[in-house]
Amino acid sequence: MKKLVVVESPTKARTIQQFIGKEYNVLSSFGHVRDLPKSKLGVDVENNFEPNYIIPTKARKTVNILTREAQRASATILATDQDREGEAIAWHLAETLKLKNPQRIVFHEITKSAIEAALKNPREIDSNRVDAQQARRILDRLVGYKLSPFLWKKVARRLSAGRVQSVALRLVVDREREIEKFKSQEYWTIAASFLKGTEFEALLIKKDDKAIGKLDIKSQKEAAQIKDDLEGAEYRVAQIERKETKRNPLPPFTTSTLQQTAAQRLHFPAKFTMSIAQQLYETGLITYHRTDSLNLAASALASAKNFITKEYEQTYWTGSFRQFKTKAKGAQEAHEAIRPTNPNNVPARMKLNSAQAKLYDLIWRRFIASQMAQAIFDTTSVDIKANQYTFRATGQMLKFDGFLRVYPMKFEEADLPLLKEQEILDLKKLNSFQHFTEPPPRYNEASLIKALEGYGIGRPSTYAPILSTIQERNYVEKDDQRRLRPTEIGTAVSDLLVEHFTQIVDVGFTATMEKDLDEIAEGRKQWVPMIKEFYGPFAENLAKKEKEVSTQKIAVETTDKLCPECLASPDPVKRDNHLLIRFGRYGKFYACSGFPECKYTASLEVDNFPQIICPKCHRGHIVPKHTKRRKIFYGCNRYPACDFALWDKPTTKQCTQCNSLLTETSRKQTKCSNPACETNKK
DNA sequence: CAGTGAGCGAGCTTCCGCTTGACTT
Repeated sequence: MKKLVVVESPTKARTIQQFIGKEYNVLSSFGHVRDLPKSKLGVDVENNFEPNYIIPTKARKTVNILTREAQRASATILATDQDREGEAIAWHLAETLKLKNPQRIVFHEITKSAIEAALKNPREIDSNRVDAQQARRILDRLVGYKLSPFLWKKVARRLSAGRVQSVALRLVVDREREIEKFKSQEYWTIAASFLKGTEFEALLIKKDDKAIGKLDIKSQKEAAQIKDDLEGAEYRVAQIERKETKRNPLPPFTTSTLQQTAAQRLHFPAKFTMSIAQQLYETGLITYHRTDSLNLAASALASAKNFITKEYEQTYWTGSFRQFKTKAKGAQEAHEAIRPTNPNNVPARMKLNSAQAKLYDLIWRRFIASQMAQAIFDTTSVDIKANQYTFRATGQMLKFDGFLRVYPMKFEEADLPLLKEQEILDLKKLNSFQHFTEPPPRYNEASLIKALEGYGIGRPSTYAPILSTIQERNYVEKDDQRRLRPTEIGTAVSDLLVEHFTQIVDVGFTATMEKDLDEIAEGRKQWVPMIKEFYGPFAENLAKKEKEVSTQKIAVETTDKLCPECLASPDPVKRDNHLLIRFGRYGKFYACSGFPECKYTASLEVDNFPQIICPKCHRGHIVPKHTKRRKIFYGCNRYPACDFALWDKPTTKQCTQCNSLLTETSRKQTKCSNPACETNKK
């Protein structure tokens, strides 16, 4: 009889099977096998929050196989991840498979020796950790399944709220407000350029030995005054400082930093990065891709050393193995950092498609670089005095590339001529430059993930889905630079939550929860009182707000526009029907006051978009819209009455050949909107 | 290439965190 070993991922199961051979049957649970029901709350709030766990239909097949194999096995060993969720999966497996004496093991790296050692040291399931996970699950369910229906009642159907997504939304909305109220400030900088062999520049940094702040020179007048003060001045080298500066390589990737870097360097959305990483993981090229850990297996460090010293010179190796510490809040470190499984799998020699090759190249380089020597720069700083002012010129030259040879990063190189202290310099020109302070930028996927991770909100497996959720709900959309902008409905939902459920959308809420969960995991706290303490005031507040908050579904505005449909009606009463501005899931829209008899609707006018009469119905005009997949297109505002639509952006001009609308393609080329037009042939 | 609202009150929407499906072109 064989022993059954259960892990979470099928790829991991295959690898482990190879290590431990025929006495064992290694299978996968494919993640969680039980959960709260999707169709109802599934938590008995009257009865100590008793959860009602079910086996989702998707997990049924897996559970059947595992049950059968467990019965055939001499023992069942639960080898799921060592974190909170992994412990809970082990417990759910033990319950679902009705295991008599389940053995629980954990290992921190997938090597033969680590697994063999773990198999010799089985323990029992840690019920405190399981309780901590249950508390997390139940709290999230209570928040999500109580707040979402509140939004359906007060704002619009199918909306959602939750501990994680609502904070993500709030960050985007808050940032937009910051940008809106930002007042740009004017400031000036002054630079002197000198000629000595080559030309070099020095920036004004001090007046009377006091540092000049970024915004201290506020106007052209002040800049001109300084230039006047310096009229005919002597520029003398006061001080020269030369030193070596060193730059460390970055740590290997975690899920979050991989998503951020792939977004910055490859323009991959987080979801796409994860699907490519999944493929690389399944082909065995990289370690597990959902991780918050920076740990590197000893064997990986050794093979990186071998590779680096063989492929480059000895000096390119860091000299001693370099390990990194995780800074992320709430990291659970069930896995290693993301790295190539074998450094000798050099990216160029792998047979991969374009996206896989790009992502693998990034992961490989980042890991190899993490074990390489620091880069060394020769830096020079020269202070130049003129009257009461001090200028500074800085030079930086790369002396030794070190890790930059494998993982290039941006740096400025500027050479300074050889100068001596007390030397008098030839001023070539004194320039002043006008600048304006800029508002903080909108978040993009990468920076929002970074912010959430910083607050300890969300997990490696959920960063990409969070981004998808807030876009699918129509809460945020991407602007033309792929930056996140809140929609009207997103802003309304966020404002409502911030005003009435302040605690939930506070960025510190998750951190407080995690602290409680840690205490539960350590056995210093019970999970039921913790949930009770949260839910009591939450439910009370919710009941109060049900009465207090007025619905936003009612028309937000009346207009003096008459309904064009009713205007054509024979009934004179109907001809008086006006258009109202209503607020739905997709934002504001025009609707007839005669609803439901008249179902006329139209989109609102869009600011900064030219008035173009619809060429099909000649009554509506063209407005930008987007598909379910958030691709922008241009359609008649009277949709669904008129279904005219274009992919390309229409212009106010007409085609000289056929009089159809001229459009501008995404590559800024002019094109006729009539596909049959002569100008589109050839 | 895409859809909202009201009220009648069927049945349904919704959370976060684990993990990859493969009935069909």
